[in-house]
Amino acid sequence: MQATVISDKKQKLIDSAIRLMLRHGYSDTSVDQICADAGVTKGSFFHYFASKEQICLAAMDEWSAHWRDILASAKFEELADPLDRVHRLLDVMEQAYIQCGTDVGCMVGTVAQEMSLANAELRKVFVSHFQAWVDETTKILADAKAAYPPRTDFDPAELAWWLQSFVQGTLLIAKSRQDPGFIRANIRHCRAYVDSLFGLPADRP
Amino acid sequence: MQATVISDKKQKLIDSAIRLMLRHGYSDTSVDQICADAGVTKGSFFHYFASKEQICLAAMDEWSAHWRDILASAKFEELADPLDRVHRLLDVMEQAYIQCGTDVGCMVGTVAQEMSLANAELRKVFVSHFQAWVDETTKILADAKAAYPPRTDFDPAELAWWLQSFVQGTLLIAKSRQDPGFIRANIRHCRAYVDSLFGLPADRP
Amino acid sequence: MQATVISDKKQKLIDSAIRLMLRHGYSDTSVDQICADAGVTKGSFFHYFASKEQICLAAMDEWSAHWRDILASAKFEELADPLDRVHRLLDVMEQAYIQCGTDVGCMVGTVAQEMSLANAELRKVFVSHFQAWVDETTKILADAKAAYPPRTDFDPAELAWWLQSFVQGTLLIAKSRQDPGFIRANIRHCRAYVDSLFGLPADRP
Amino acid sequence: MQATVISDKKQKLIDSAIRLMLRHGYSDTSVDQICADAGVTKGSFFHYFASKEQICLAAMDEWSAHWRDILASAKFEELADPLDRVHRLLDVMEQAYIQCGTDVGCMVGTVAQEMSLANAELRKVFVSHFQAWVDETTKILADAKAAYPPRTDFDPAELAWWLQSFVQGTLLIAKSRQDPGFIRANIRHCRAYVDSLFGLPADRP
DNA sequence: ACACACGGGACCTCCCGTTTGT
DNA sequence: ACAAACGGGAGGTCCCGTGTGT
Repeated sequence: MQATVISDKKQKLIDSAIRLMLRHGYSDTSVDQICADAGVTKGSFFHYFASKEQICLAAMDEWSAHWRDILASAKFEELADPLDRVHRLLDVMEQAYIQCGTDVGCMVGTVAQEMSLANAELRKVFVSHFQAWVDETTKILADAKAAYPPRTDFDPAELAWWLQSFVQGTLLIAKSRQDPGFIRANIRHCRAYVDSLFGLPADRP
Repeated sequence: MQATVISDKKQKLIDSAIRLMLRHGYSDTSVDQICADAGVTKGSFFHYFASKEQICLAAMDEWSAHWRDILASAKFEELADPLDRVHRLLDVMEQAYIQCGTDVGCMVGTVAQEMSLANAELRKVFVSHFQAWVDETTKILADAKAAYPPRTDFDPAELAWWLQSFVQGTLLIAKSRQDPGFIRANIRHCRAYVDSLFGLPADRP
Repeated sequence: MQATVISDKKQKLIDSAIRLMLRHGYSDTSVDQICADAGVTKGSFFHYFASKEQICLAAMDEWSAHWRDILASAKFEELADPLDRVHRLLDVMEQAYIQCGTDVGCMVGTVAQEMSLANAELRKVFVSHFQAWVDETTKILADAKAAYPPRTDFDPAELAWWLQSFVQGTLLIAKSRQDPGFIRANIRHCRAYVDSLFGLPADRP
Repeated sequence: MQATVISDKKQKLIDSAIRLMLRHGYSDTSVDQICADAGVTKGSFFHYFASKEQICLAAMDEWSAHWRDILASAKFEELADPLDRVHRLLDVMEQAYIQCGTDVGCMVGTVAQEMSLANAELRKVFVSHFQAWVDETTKILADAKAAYPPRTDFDPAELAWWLQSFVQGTLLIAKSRQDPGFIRANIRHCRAYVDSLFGLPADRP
């Protein structure tokens, strides 16, 4: 089918945009680089995307969808205990980031760092992507809170944003430190904090 | 005196570089912009800095020195209780970031996000700047741990890195969300976690 | 046809590069000058050539091809006597250089003078261009040697390199002296030397 | 003495200019490079020389003086036979160029190649430097011609220009070929030609 | 005699996007 | 759908030369 062939090119462009912008950010990724990486000519690029900004938006959508899939495949609903879901979330993040190896990072966060103050329109998009992840997380945390009255009260959404911040910061530092052990240690602390909110000892397995 | 005039220009260039790179990152900040912002010609720029990379390094040094001063002026040593020092650290961070208003961010973190995977030499510099902050924080945490045997054991350096990650992530998200309350809430959670390590209730005033 | 239009631009750029680098060398020829001379925008320049070095390489190829054509149109094969071919070679050179008028010179030699010690990669290319001319000349000299046992033995390749040196030096001095008679006199001496190798009197018509 | 210290700096600048322009030509040698190579600040440079062109002129004077000294120290006058003086001239050239090793070249010729068609004033200076060498050589050749009526008549000045051309060309090609043996072979051919003019067999030792 | 801040501009590179053609 | 020629302009580099002061 031709349609498949076509979207192949578009898909390759998006994949390349994700890979390159994840590594080098928005400004330092050129359309030419994306085309070269995707093995596609510039003519095709501008057929599919009106501008670099447009492919960036598409790439972020793809990136978010990818993470939505990861969370979906975590099958939280098969866990009866809501608190287990919280831990599985952290498990999933940990596994995913460790797998990234040297190319660890969040594409949305990387671009947001550069462009938030330069482009108000993009800024809103970044926030909406963050919000999507936060909403997902908020649900899980709210369920846990409902099931296990916390030792200390907390706002699930606020805690979710806190977790997102922590994720972004961990990825940022991980990019520089290039030490996988660091990610694991960081997540361990987060897990400990969440447990502490529910009155659990921090060394819970 | 001429010497003052001279260093004025260099200083202005560095200040502009910090302000602009903090906002827009490394690639999206042009030498022309820095010069225009500093009110200096490009010819003068090249007299002081051999390249954009060089002024970036100088700007990061300045930035780190600025934060070293902020920590120095926190006068931790006048607090007898080591745990109070931990909280004053968080107080200082909170105040500083709230003051930033819309221009919140960490210059080193912003540049590190883009350049860590593109320039190995710079990467080491980023890490060294992070490390400087982490070392300072580690000392404070280690003192607190020595004075108050924690309910849960922790490695002070590891926790300091965790805090640095949290700071970077918070600033990144804050750039996009542009909601000062978010920073306060985030720090509150961090404070709660540190307290929990020492067995204190999270709602400690 | 568009293809013709397209290669026109590339061709014009190469022609301008040859003309300008022949006159002013590599460093003193700017891409802007080449573009202006060719009536082409700099954007187009970069479409065809990745760098000034690349157009220089293309220009040298063109230059060598041009001289290969000149030698080919000399129709040496229609001369039965190999020694006549040697003289026709000198005739051809003489005519060509006299025709140049004030713009006399060898583009490869001119660039080689500046860049041989600065760029090892280019150096090899210069040598290969010289070698091509030398190979052609060597064949002619070897044929003559085979037909007319020389009074003094000589290595045809060595003599060809000697001739090439002489050509380059003559063009260099001619650039400064701006005296066409000088070229003719110089070639006369060369002719006399070659003849002397074959035991002919130097004043042979 | 202070005056000595001063001229030290000027001398170092000239020496560096010679070395650098010999290698890379005029345009590709920057004033900054000359200063760095000489270990002198740019302030000093412009104290001694009004422009890059001026130091180039001074450097060429120095270069010519250097060669005048080499010829002077050849002590041609102690040779009774004028033809021996011709051969000593070639001996001296050969030794000098072989000694240069990888940095072989003529500073005047190198700069002349780039600048002859760009700067008419400089062009005249180049010619005058060439002329000085040619005059010296012409005298030697004229003496030989007077002593040994040549088998073939020749104009000493014309032959001297021919020799200068040959020298420049040899140095140019030598820069690219980087093969010392080539210089020796080239000079051997020249020697053979001169001998042939006087009716000597080419294989004269 | 010398040092150095400083200026203005030119250089090469190359980027993003349009136009043209198939 | 795709390819490629093409344009305008900006980005980083850095060069030559001037000025001021010591």
